[in-house]
Parts: sequence; structure tokens; C-alpha cells
Amino acid sequence: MSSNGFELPLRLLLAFRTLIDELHTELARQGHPDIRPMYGFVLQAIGPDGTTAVELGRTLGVTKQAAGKTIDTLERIGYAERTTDPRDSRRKIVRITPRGMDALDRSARIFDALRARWAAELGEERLQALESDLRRMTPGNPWRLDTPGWFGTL
Amino acid sequence: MSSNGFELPLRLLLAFRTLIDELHTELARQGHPDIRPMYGFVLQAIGPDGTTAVELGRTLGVTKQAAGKTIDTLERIGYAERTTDPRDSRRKIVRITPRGMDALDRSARIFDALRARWAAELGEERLQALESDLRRMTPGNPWRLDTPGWFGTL
DNA sequence: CCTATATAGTTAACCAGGTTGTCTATCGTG
DNA sequence: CACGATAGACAACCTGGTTAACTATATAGG
Repeated sequence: MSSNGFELPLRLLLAFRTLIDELHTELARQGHPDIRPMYGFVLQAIGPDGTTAVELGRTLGVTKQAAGKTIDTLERIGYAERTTDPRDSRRKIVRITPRGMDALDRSARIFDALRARWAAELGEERLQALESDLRRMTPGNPWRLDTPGWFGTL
Repeated sequence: MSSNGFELPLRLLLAFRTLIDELHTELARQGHPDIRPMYGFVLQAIGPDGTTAVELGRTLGVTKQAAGKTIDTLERIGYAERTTDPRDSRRKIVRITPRGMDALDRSARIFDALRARWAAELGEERLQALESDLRRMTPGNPWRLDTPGWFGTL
């Protein structure tokens, strides 16, 4: 069956989905029940220095309006906040709140734990080979995902 | 960097997305410009013998209403059709049209070609190891994806 | 100095694909 | 034959996208 080209994409998706599901189960247990898969990516994309709606949209590969809506949501649930830029009053700097940082830190730790589980199951060597192979077959910068909603545009 | 747990899910998603993008570029070139990523999965889930909305929903892990909407779309663009079941007039059997079959056949061939490219790049042995590892870390039946829209519900 | 152009952000209308809840028609069984 | 279960359709709503239009501010040029 490994010669069936249909399986490869399916397994990649399934593996991703499995990891994300496990992450969110654990995140919910640790006090972040209303976080959704993409929020982690978005917070990561905002970065420690903050960003603006236009820039975030550019990073994520969506329109500034879509980025703005996402920021609205993140703000509403307390993971990000908008502040004005004193040097350009058109701009509003989006920053991650302490609660957002907490979610991000926990995500990182949970992902590490999940990776460790994979390593225990497959062996560190095989897992490193897998990661290296995936790195080889995918574009360089993993942040330019165009992810949020690209599967919605399915 | 391979010890950073964040990278694994990202690369899995990116790899999936890359394959799907390449598939659709090629599919568009071969006369199926308006097919969308999930249609292939859905057609696959419908299968050669047809199915019903309820059953399709069960297979894909979505509600029968969502399955019904998807069937509407597939019908509108000519990839599927509804026929009534003579033995149970409540049921409507959804069948793949010849055009739908054409898309499915081409998808299979394109996926095989993409897999061959991976094999050429990584070596057949490494690729088989990768597939086998992914199989080991994901649930058994790849069809029970819960895929359509799960990332929309992101 | 003052006008023209570019940029940041917001709002509105729409779309796709999901959800829940409700309703109708048909099947099948006690 | 009546009643419960099942198939499908419809409506209202949610989320996360899109395009288009508008406001406010910044900046460069004549």
C-alpha cells in the first residue's frame, strides 16, 4: 500500500491533526479551554515585539481585514491587545498579553512532550530522519504558511 | 532545531499543503480548474457504489446536513449526482459522475507522480520508512478523517 | 506650504462549510 | 395500524475567509 500515492497526503494530514488534537486536549486541561488551533500559530506570528494588522496579514498570507478579525477575537478572549504607535498614529501595534504568553509557553512544552512520545515510539533516530525528510520536501520558512483558513478555502 | 516540538506539526501541515497545492495546480492544468481540495476526499469517500448523505456524513465525521451541502456543491459543478433508491424512497443515492471519476483517476495518477518525486528525492527506502512511521502514529482508518472543515473550525 | 499619493485600519456585504434544531416523508415493527 | 426510527431538507446561526469602500494619517514633490 505504500505505493499508493493517496496515502501519503492523508497520513500527513492525519498526523498533523492528531498532534493538534492532543495539544488542545492538554491545553484545555491546563486552563486554556477556548483556544483554537490557529490561535497558537497566530500568536507565534505576532511574535514578542508585536506587529500590526497589515503585517500580520502579510505574514500569514491573508488579507489585512481577515487579520484584523482574528486580532479582534484574540483581543476579546484576552490573548492579545492593541496599543497605538506613538510614532505613527495610523498604526496599532498588536501585542501578546501575559495570558497569551502563557498559552504559547504551554503549547511549546506540550509540543515538546508530544515529540518525545513520537521519539519513544519510533526512536529518536527515525524521528530525526522523518523531520529532516519533511524539511527537505517543504519550503524554507515555515511561518509563511498561508495557513489560517487555507483549508477553509478548500 | 529538530528538538523543537513546534516544528514537527508545522512541517507535517506544510508537507500536506504542498502536496495538495501541487495536485490542484496539475488538476487545473488537466481540465479540472474548479475542483477544491476536499472534493477529492469526498469523492473518494462516496466510493464507486455510491452512498447517502447520512452515510457520507458518518464517513467524513460531519453532520448529515453538512454532507448534504457538500453534495449540493458537488452536484452543482457536475462531479456527483443524486438518484432515488427504488427500494427505499426516503433515501437518495449519491453517485460519482463520469466527470467526477475522471477527476478521481487523474488525482490518483498525480498523487502517484508526486510520491515518485518524493521517492526520487529521498530514496524509496527513506520514503517507505516515513510512511510507515506516520502510519504507526496515526489512527487506523484514514477515511475517518473528520477532515472537511475541521481546520475551518480551527 | 500645500497638494497628491500611499498606507493603516475599520466597516459592510458576501461566501463556504460547518453547527443545532425543526419539520416532513417513509420505513418497519409490535 | 399506530408508533418509533430513519432520510432528507430547510432555517438560523457561527467562523474565518474574501472584495470593496471609506476615514485618517503620513510623506514626498512642486
